[in-house]
Amino acid sequence: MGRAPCCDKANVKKGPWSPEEDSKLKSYIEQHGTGGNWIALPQKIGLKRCGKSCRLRWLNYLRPNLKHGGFSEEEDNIICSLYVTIGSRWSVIAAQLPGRTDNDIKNYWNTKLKKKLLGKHRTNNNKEHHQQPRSRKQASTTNNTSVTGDFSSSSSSSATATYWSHMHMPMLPLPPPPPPLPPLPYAEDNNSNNEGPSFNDQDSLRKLLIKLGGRFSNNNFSEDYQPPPLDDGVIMNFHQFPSYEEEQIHCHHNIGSSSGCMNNNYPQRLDGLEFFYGEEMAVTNDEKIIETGGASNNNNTTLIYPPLHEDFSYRTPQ
DNA sequence: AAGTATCACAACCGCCCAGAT
DNA sequence: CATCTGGGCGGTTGTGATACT
Repeated sequence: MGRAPCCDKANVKKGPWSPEEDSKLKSYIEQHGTGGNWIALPQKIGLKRCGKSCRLRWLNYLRPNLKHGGFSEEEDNIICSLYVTIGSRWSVIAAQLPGRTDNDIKNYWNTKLKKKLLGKHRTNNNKEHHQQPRSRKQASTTNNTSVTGDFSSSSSSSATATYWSHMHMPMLPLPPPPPPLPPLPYAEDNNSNNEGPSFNDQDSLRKLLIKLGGRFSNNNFSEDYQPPPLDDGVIMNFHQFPSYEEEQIHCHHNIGSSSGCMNNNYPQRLDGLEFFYGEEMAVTNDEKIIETGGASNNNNTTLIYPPLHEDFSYRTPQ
């Protein structure tokens, strides 16, 4: 049989944490640690909380050296860079931003960065939508939504502004390089100059994805696949991502399964941001079409991947 | 000053995976 | 091998704060 139940759902407190609860939890963990068992923790402390709730409270709020709010432009850059690279893997992104939690970054993205992107897009699109109609969903919003941002006049040239200022270019240029960060915990490489992740550090990103396992280091990836050469300073060609319609065609299996169609999450699509991935794109020779499935998967799934820059390819580790 | 809309973020929900039984 | 839970994660919701009318 399995383990004992997690907690008595009927007798656990929900809602905001009181200072007393915070104090109890923090002091206990600082003295004794979690003991590797969050479920048993609240009982030891005398808290009427679910273990999961204690874990979240500790990780997102009580943990030492946490930063809240006040995201810098460099952090914006990193978040945007990683988001367009690996999607909404907030925990992975948070791991690259010391003192930040996945919840913080997720909230920041949802409340600010995403709106920045939408605002900039709509600004551009309002000027150009007669010339360059985009996806159906976007086209429907273009005529009915107001401009919520103005990056053309913004003095803070964040990564988002950088992206949007080039959104009609065939290739995405590099954003300004982020500042140095502590070395990646998984890095056993030559990253000795303590440089954090960036579009300049594709090898680290590749290793990061490999480290993530299954969802990114799929053995089905071709061992000898080599992305096409790209110009200096060019990282990704977002216009080579499949369109929404193509994704429906190629990714109609395993919807909702994190281990299924990776295209659902890599990079993650956002409602209202279809323009981000380009439109009316055909599968080009540069794209990697991967047939998955086999003994454990009767439904073959076709995955389409954009070409990646240099050694940031889909090769499995040596 | 009051009512309403929007923002920001803490917390919860539900799912997945790995591991225990 | 099947069942079940803990840990972890991403998505969503609830709510207080703030801005706006």
